[in-house]
Amino acid sequence: MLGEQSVSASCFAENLGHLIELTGAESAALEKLEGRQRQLRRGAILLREKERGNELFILRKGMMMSYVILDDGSRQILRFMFPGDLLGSALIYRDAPETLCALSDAVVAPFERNLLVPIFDEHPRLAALLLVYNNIQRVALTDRLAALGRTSAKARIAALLLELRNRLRRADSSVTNGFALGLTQEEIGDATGLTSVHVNRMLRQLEQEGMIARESGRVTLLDENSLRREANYVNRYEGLDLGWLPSPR
Amino acid sequence: MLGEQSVSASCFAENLGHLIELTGAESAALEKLEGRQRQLRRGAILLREKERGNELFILRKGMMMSYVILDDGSRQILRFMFPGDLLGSALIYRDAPETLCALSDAVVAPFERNLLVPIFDEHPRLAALLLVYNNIQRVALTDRLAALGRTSAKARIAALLLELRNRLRRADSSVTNGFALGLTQEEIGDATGLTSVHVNRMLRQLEQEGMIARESGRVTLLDENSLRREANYVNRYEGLDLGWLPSPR
DNA sequence: CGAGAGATTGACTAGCATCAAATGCTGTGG
DNA sequence: CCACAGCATTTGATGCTAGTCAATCTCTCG
Repeated sequence: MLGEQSVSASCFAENLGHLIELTGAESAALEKLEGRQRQLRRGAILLREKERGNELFILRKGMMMSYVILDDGSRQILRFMFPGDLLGSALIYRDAPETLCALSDAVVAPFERNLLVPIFDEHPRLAALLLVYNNIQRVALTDRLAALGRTSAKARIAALLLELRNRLRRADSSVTNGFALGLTQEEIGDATGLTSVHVNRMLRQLEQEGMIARESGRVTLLDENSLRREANYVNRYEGLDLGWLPSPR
Repeated sequence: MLGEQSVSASCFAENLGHLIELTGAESAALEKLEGRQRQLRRGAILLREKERGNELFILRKGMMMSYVILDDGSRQILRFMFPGDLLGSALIYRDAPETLCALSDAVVAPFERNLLVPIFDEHPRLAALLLVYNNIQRVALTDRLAALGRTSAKARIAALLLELRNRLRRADSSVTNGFALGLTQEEIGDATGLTSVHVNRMLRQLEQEGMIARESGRVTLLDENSLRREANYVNRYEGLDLGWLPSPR
């Protein structure tokens, strides 16, 4: 279903454009990052942990995730990524700290990290926006940290469902309360620090309590308020205040 | 003990200077952020969650933490902060997403966030360095996420001990394997998602296994390799590759 | 010396993991 | 079109890790 959308010249510009109105010159500068394209099949690994690489990627179509595998073989999913998201840590590390993997068929635009230099040199407001974008991610990570450290299995799953719906909607405004989550229960478990067995039981419980409905991979949020209360959830794309940004150049 | 160190004109410049050699102009630009100073007593709250505020802070002396309190009253500590660290999320949010609290007597330099504008406008390399600094934090958070989601209580505590020692040493190179951790067991628990009771048992176990020694608030890492193996720990201030940064201006 | 905070210890419980088996779903080849 | 393989989901039985509750001990500081 994601395959048929029209895709703009720069998904990243469109994403950042949700935060603040970009100038033509700024959009043009961002477009340069998406000159190349690469198709990925569902399950394909774009970059493996500890692999060298100084490319970054903009996700243009589909859904991806990043994860790490620990010594005992268990996996922790760190982030889910949607169209318009910037992927990769080549900005700072020689060797990738996390694996990037496609959850659906996907399209990414790879680019060398030194392509960012002209953005810092010529577009201070975009540079600031990159920092803002990173900070949103950082705060979203702290929310998940609090969820894993201090909330119940049910709360973590409720939070994940809310987060996924919001992120999907951000990338595609036609998304409603019902959506295909595109994750197995094992993946949900690896994101929330649970086993797939327990994920199953908690989903069932949420269903029995009337908070969600499910049918063949699709989930519908029936009672968003209860879910939010259950989950302690905050949408970190709201409540922003970017009044201080430098002027565009 | 932190009280007697000499403090340079800009702690933040000194911190970033560990990443890359700064020019005089760059250091001078950063010094402007630390014009004012404010003393904090141990336990003092600098900024409360959900409070409005468009100031950021540079920590100049002492140790601080950020945390959130969940609906059920439980606390999750998100980060520990040391001299030279930049605190606060006023960069992006109107209302603080986390509480900032002093763990020891401390000194901070508060500054208005729009003081960052000239840095973005005139010092592209510093702007890039801010992004790098943020990314290091983001990756460190993903490490903790993986620890909370997928590792045992003992491993989380081992990881915390290693992290604290490394961060302390970064701020003060005279720190060795023995150090005063300056945290109660309850605080260790709130950082690792455990109860103080269980923290106590795990510390004891690490001690019995000869990995650490303890006496009245001080900890000594006796067997760093075992700890690292136990903890799956990676020092995220190493392995950096900043070769792409814009030229200084 | 007394008060209060933190550390320690023991007994018991609960939430989630583990193990195992059954069921359902999808795509593929005959 | 069916049979089957392979994966995901579902369910039950049981175990273990870490939480809860509560008492005691220690240390510091007025």
